[in-house]
Amino acid sequence: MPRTASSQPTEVELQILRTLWELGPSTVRDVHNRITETKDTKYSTTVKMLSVMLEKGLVKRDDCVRPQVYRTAASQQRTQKRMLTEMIQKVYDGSATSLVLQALSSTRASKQDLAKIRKLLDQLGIDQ
Amino acid sequence: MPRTASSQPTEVELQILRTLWELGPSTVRDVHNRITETKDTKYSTTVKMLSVMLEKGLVKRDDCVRPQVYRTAASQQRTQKRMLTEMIQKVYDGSATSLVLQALSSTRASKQDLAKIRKLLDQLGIDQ
DNA sequence: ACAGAATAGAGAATTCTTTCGCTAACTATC
DNA sequence: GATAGTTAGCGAAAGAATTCTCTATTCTGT
Repeated sequence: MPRTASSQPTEVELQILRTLWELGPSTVRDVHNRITETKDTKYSTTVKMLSVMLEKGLVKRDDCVRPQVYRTAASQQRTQKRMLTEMIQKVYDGSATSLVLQALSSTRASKQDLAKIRKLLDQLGIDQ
Repeated sequence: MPRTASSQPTEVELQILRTLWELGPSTVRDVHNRITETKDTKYSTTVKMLSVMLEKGLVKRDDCVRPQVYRTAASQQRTQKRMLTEMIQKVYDGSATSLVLQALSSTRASKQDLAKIRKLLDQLGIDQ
């Protein structure tokens, strides 16, 4: 039975994606070493998760090299954006603005960050 | 075995929380009617989910009235914020700003919304 | 080429989530 | 107070996600 990528990556899948974002294309060993910094799990579990993710199309694998090298199938940006969109739908009832307001008020953003946001805001204001 | 609230509400739990946010304190029947607008499920499933959520502390129940009335244990704001914080940690590596920038650039916010955000931005800028 | 180590994979066990069937308890109405 | 209808709850089944054990394959150093 072919596995299909459900809407969102699961908990462990996300942890692995994050690792790949951080390390770039990596061997199972690389990923596993990173994972076991925060939790205790067997090497073969990491192998299995990666193979499940491969089936789902979340990652790709280069079999030409040994050991095999895994990389994310979609960019970090693209995946983040998809997850964000789903959160906006499911948690904020489709209102990105509510999410932004809450995110802003619950964080201590630096002057630089605030400036960046203002700049984007200006751009958005123009072509409307 | 006492059930414990894992970090995030699950898919169905969130759906029920959303219903309670929308309807306010409700009977199982109310919740179930709302749920079955979008998916087909038995009444007893809704009962069960609510009882699981009660065990986890996600909802509270008023037994003094018949039928019993359920309501969320934490406010919508509080729950949203907790979920948002976790997303910022797990998906944006702790950078609320990245999340805000992506949310803004992927949405078509109205002039009013942009103004609201600008206003909050100004406030944040001041007391820093 | 061989032994020991690392890597890869398959399948089952485990845990968590979601669903349901069945029964008990309660409510209203006649 | 019998009865039909609704509500509440339990325990098991079904479905997903995650983990492991065990085996096969590949690599490395001698």
